[in-house]
Amino acid sequence: MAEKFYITTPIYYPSDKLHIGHTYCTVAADAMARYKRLTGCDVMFLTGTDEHGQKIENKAKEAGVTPKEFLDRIVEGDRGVLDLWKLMNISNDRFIRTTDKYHMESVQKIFRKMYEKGDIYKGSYKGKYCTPCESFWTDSQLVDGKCPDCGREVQEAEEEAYFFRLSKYADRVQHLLEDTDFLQPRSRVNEMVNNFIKPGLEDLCVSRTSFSWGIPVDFDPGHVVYVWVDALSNYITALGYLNDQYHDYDKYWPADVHFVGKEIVRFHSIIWPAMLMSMELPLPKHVYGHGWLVMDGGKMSKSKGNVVDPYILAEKFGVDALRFFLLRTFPFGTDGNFSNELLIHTINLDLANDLGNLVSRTTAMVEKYFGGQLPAQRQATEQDAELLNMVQDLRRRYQEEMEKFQFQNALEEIFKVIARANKYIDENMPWALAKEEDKKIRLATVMYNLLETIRVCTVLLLPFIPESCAKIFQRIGADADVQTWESAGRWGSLPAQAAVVKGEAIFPRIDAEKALEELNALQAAQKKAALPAVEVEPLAAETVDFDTFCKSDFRAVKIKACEAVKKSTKLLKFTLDDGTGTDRIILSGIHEYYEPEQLVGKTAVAIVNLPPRKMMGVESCGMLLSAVHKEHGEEKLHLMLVDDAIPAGAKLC
RNA sequence: CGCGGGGUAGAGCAGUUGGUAGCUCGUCGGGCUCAUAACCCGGAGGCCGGAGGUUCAAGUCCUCCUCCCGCAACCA
Repeated sequence: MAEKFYITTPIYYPSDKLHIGHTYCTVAADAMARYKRLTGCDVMFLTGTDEHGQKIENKAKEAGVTPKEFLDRIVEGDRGVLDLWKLMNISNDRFIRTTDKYHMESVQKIFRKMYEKGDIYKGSYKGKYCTPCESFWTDSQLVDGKCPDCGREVQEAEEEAYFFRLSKYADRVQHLLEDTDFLQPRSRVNEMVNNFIKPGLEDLCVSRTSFSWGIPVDFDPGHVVYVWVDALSNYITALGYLNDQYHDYDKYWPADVHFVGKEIVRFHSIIWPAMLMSMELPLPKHVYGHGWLVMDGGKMSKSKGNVVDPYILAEKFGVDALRFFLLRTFPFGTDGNFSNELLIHTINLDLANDLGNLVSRTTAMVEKYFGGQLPAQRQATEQDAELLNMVQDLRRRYQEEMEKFQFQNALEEIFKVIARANKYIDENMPWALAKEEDKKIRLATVMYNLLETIRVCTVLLLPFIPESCAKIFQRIGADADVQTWESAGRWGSLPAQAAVVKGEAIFPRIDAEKALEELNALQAAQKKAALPAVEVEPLAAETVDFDTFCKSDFRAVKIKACEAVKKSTKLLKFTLDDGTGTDRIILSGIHEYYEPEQLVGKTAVAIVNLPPRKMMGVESCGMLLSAVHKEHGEEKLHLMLVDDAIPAGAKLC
C-alpha cells in the first residue's frame, strides 16, 4: 500500500483579494504535494477559506450585501480565490470553506466534546463597556479610562464567554516545541516559548456574543464559536471528522505538515496542539512556518500600496514562470525580498538562458544532424563521466532537499546539472563532430546524453512547472513511462531512437526594461481603479451643544522646537509657545508625514485644555490639529498651519 | 534593557559540528557559433557591522556596543 501524505495550507481570510504572499504558500504546498505524488505517495492536499468573524460581517455590511453573498463573490466569483488557484495550477484535492454545512456541524460537536470533557468552561470576560458604541474594551485599550472610540464614560461589565483550558496543556506544548522537531524551522521555537509560554499561557476565550457571523454554540445559542476552534478544526473536519461529508480521517490524519505563515505560527504550534490534546487526537507531524515576501525591506500592506497582484504577474509572464520564481529564489523559512526586477531576472537567467536554451540547442542539433532521430549505436568516452555521475546522483540530492522543504536547494541542484550540460556541449563541440563522417556515432552519443540529462531534470521539475515539463517531454520524445520518478533514477531510460522535435522557445526571453515599465503602469492603474481618489470621513450625525463646544480651548501656537520621540516610529515631541510664557509640550503621532525640522518656526493650532496624557513615557498637554483624508486608500495628513501673523496664544472661536 | 530576525565583494544571498572566504547577478578580458544577442573559460573586487574575550586557530563560540527589519506598544 502506498505511503500517505497529508499537507495543508492555512485557510485564508477572504476579507480582501488574495495577494502574492498567499500565492507563495499555496504554490509551495502544491509543489510538495506534486512531489509526493510523483514519488508514489497517496496524497491529500487541502486548502480553503476561513469565512467567519466580525471583519467579514462589517465588510459585507459596508458593501450592502449579506456576509454569504460577500464571501461567495470573493471566493467563487470572477478572479476570486478559486479562480486564482485554478490559474496557478494548484492541485489541491479538497477545498474547505468554514461556512460549509458539514464543517459547521463538526465544529459544534468538537466544541461540545471539549466542553463535556471540562476543557471548555463558561466564564466571564471582564472589561469595560461603552453602551452607545456597544463595544467591549479591556483596561489597556481605554484612553484616560474612557472609550477610545467616542471618549465617553464606560461601565464595568462582564460578557459571558466560554474559555478553553489552554493553561492545562502548557507543559506538554512546551515539551513538544523544545524537545521535538514538530515546529520548523527551529528558529521559530524560541520566539514561541519566550513570548507565549514562559510568561504563562492564559485560558483562551473561545466564544463571543458581540457578533453573530459565526458558528452558533448549539447548547448556548447566544454564543458563536470564536476563530480558534472554528478555523483550526478545518484540518480534520475536511477529512470527515465528526461528519458524514467525507470519510478519510482514519486514512490521512495526522497531517504530515501544515504550511503556515510566520504570523500564525503561534496558533498552529500552541493552540492547535493543545486542542488536539484535549480531544485526545494525534498531533500533526510538523508545522512549518515559512517567511514572508517583503517589498524593499518593508512588509507588504494595503496602506503602503505595495501589494502585489499574482494575477497580473501570472498573465504577463506565465504561470510556470511565477511558480518557479517563488520557489527558486527565496529560502522557504525566511523572509524574501520580492521585486519585479528579480522576477524578470530569474526567468531570463534560469528558464530562458539555461534550461530553455539547453532544450533549444539540443533539439535543434538532433534535428539538424540526424533529422530528429538518433541512430542506435553509441560510443562513450571519459569526457562523459562527470555529467553522467552528476545526473545519476541528482535524484538523491534533490530528494534530500525536498524532504526538508528546501525548494530553493532542490532547484539549485537541478540547475547545477543544467549548467553542466551546457558546458558539456562546449567541451564536445557537436558542430565540429558533425563535420566528420566517422564521428557520427560519437556525435549521437553526445546528443543522447544531453537528451537524457534534460529528461531527468524535467521529471524532477514536474512539481514546480508541470505545464512546461509536458512541453519539454514532447520535444525530446519522452513518453509517459520515462516521465516517472523511478525513471529519473535510471540513466538510459529514454529510448535510443526517440522522436525529437525543435519547436518554439519554451521560455522566451523577456525584454526587462519594457516589461518593467508595462508592469509599473499596470500596477499603478490597478491601484487607482480599485480605490477612490479622495475619501473623507462622513459628517457627524450627532449634534453638539454650544456650551460643550465652547469648553474646547483652541489656541494658535508657535512651534519652538520639534524632535522625534526615541523608540517611537510615529511620535513627534513639540515644544510650543502658547502665549503664556511657559513652554507647552505636546506629542503628536505624525512622524510618518513630517520630519521635525520642517515644522520648527511654524504657527499651528492646538486644543490646550485636554487633560495631560502620557505616551511612551512623555507627558503630552493637549493636541495639535490636523486635517485627514484618504487618497487611493492611503491615509493622508496635513498639520493645520496658519498665518504666521497670528500671535502665540490667540484664541480660536 | 518588551520579544524575535538580520548586518559576509557594487547588488541579492550560502557558509553544516571553529581549520586557508564561497554562489548568482553585475563588471572587465578571452573563447565558441549548435542555440532564445544565448552558451563556455579567466580576471578584478571583502579588515565577514564595531570593540573586547576564549583558542594553536573564529564569519563560525562568549560579552558589550551599533545599525536595519518584523511583532508588540504607541499614533489625544
